[in-house]
Amino acid sequence: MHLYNTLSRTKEPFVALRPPHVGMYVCGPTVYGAPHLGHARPYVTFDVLNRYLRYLGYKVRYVRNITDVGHLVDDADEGEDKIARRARLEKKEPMELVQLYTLAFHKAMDLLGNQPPSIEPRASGHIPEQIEMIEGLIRKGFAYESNGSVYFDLEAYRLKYPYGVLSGRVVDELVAGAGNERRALAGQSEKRKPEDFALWKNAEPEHIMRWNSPWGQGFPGWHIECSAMGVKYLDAPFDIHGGGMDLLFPHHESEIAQTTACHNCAPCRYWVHNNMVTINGQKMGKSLDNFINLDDLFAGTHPLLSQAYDPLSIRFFILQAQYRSTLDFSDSALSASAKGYKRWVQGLKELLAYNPVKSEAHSVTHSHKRQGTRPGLEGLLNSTLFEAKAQTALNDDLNTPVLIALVYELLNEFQTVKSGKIVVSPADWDDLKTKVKVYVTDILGFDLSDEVSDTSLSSALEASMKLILDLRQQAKDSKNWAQSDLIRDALNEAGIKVMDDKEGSRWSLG
RNA sequence: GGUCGGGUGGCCGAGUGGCUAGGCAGAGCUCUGCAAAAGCUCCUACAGCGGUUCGAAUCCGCUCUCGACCUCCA
Repeated sequence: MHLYNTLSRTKEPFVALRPPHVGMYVCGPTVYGAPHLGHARPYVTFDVLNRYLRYLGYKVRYVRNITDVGHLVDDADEGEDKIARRARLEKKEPMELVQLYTLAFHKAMDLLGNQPPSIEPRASGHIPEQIEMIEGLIRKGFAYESNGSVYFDLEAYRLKYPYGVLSGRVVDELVAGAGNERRALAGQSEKRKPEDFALWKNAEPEHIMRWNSPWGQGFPGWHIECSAMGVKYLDAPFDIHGGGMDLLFPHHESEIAQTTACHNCAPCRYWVHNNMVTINGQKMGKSLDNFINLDDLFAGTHPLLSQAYDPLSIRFFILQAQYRSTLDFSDSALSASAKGYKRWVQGLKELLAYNPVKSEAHSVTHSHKRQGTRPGLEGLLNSTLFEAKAQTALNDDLNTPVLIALVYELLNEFQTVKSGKIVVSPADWDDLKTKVKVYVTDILGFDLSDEVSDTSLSSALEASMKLILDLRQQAKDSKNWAQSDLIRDALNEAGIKVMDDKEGSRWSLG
């Protein structure tokens, strides 16, 4: 498998450092607000990567943090903690807020079809580890205390290690900061150099979230949690570090500096970054008034949306683009994709439900021109070929859109089977079904089981629907169209669609 | 201003030197009491201008243009 490594800016063959184990760390959400569209893309992406690595036989430890402390807000807030700020506004305990949004996040992730990570460490639960790491950095001369805060000494670091390799940043230019006005950061006067970043922040008296430390009461800086927790659970260097492209600088650059300075080795081997989502071509941002929460997306309660979107159709939409391209969300793009998704899933369900007729010996092959060609199906219906192509797609930097397109093509070829033009043997068909299920459900994470999960309810519904449709059929047989249309319309209003075809009537929910 | 990444058919979105991805929309057709669904067929594009090459969406140069980041962010 090849993965694009931001560090080298090329696709590199993936080689695990300690096979069969793979350590993957992905920057998790800051739980100070409702989960939004920006959360959907990275976590769907890395969920598929996690699933695929497992499929390839790796034992993956997937660590994704919950940030519930310490992110500084901008100068207007004088270094006040984001979570503390929201807590005051909503008059809740900070941890109450954290709990609320953590649960909302988990629920959204579940709806999107994401498997939970192996470990989901909280920053607030790892204060001692962070303090320990900061102490180590001070001991080694890469950090200094100032006025109850601790800052990373970038100058000292740069004397020994290169800085800015990941993001392509040059420190002197950062400081010069040509062009736009630079934001005045809190505590700038305490720093030796403006480019130094906070490892620990002294808490003002009104700051709610605070912990004891060797430097007085305070809270950890933004970047240190990922370094401390990543090393704790995965050991540096681990295999993969993922996150959104927006985290490249300064967050990941700082992580590299911290871990390298502390442990004298890079945090990880591969840096994998997903690109951003845009809304109607524009960056999504709270200030731009185009922020879409996942709840609103799933319920259709957002002014920019014309309808509710099935969470898995959002997953489909996300996976229809390669993770390194920007992905533009618009109502029209979503509804186009949702339609395609519906057909895709329906076709797959039919494929999985299809049972080839057991027939004579020659059923396996069809129209092989030459004698001696190996038996088997042509095209994607041949499970070996399907798998080879599917794997090629994913091996190429997780090219999920190509895999999805491949399945569409397979469904197209399935038509020739349905129509009887090609006869398949039950054994071949079982092979194909197994492979398709692996790629579509195990790896891509879609659900091809039937919607109604409650079995007693399901069978009751099944039976009553059969009765109703039988009655309607009787009406149809006696050409009582008024009666049959009445039944269909009434069912339609109840949310049940009825479709007639040659074999009779079919129905589906929604 | 700096760094990085893009511009592909009506829309979304793959594709890194030759072999028309795929989806949605649109058109025609099949099926059909009507409808819906499904299926079949059609729609052959790569920002512009140069260059390299037998051959360029793909490589090189320039121009135009969009976006991300530059200490809140997924």
